[in-house]
Amino acid sequence: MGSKGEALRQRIITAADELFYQQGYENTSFSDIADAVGISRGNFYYHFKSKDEILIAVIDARITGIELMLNEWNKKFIDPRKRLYYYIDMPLRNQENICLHGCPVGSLCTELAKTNHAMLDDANKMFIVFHGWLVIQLNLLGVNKNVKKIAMQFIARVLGIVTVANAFKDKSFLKQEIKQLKKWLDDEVLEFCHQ
Amino acid sequence: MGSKGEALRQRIITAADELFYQQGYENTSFSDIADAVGISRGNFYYHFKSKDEILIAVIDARITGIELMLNEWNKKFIDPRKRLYYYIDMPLRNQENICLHGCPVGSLCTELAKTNHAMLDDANKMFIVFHGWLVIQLNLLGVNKNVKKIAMQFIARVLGIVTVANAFKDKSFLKQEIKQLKKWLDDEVLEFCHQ
DNA sequence: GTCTATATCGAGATAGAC
DNA sequence: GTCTATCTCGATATAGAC
Repeated sequence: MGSKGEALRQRIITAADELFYQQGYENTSFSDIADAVGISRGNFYYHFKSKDEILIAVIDARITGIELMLNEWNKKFIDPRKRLYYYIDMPLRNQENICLHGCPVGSLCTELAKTNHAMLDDANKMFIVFHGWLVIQLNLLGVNKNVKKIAMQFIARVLGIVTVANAFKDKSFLKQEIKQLKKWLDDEVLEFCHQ
Repeated sequence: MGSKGEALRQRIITAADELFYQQGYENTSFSDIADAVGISRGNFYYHFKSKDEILIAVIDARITGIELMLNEWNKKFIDPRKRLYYYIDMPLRNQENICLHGCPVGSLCTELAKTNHAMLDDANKMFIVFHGWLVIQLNLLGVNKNVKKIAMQFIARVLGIVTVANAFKDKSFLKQEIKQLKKWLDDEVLEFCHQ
């Protein structure tokens, strides 16, 4: 539990997080992570007993990362409508990575579902965190019918757009469809909220 | 080029196709395929020089399979609107597999994008085939503005729904959102087509 | 805590008998 | 054409020196 070991543990998680996103979980080896951090493969096992264990740590880090990010957004924007715009624009802000590697949450869930990995139930909690936050923003805007359903539609629509943009590596499609989604939010979801 | 060898080649492709869908491409070994077909690993290499080569064959088979399927649909339904309904309902007809393994096209593209595989450009042709067919149906229904764009939105929305349903293994979400999508088709896309 | 060395396994791929 | 036997490599994981 020394501070040096803890710091290294964090560096391993950060490197693994990035590599899992860029290359996928199964496709990323201990060597890849060890090289990225600059340690030996053997040292790795002092901090994590298995590859699954680092996946757990990465998912955990991502969840708290998302929670921190959403708290920042809450501080940055008082208007819930602007928060929702900022959510929708997220893929545009990360458009390079989105086109190269897809959705960090969705692509991991897709991989874990494919390999029948037990951690799928923890991975999709990342979606749940976004969902809970979306529900709150919609409630604040006076949307009180089908809020949970609408929040899931948000997530599904963004994910669909991002996944297609990734498959075709098409930045312009991403831009165009995110714009369309904003229109949907204004015209369909928040039709009766003119605050 | 003997008929027996050709038949076995087809059986290998069929088995690989199914396993790639269920387990993913990288996660499926030659042993898996050989076991499924009931041949030895060595025999495998008489028919395919490498694992990539069978991926090519599988994608090729899937594309012609999709084309055949869409031709069947064209024969089965004269009304293009009913064809579009049938397209939208596809995930419901395959709901068990969808929840277990996701979208056969989308999940493969996501994996190939992640591993930077050269075959991604061929895999997303599966989407293109669907897209071309959707454009034709929309044209037949008198939609003449943004047809290509709308057809891609179709694909992206279905893919988003399917990917979320797969991540949560949630059949009821799938049903509910497909229903919603049908409403979107009627109210937004075909609003002015009352044939 | 971090390292090197090594065990073990399963993968893709090849050689050659039949 | 199909098989068995084998090669090679890279992966996860362990043992033990420092």
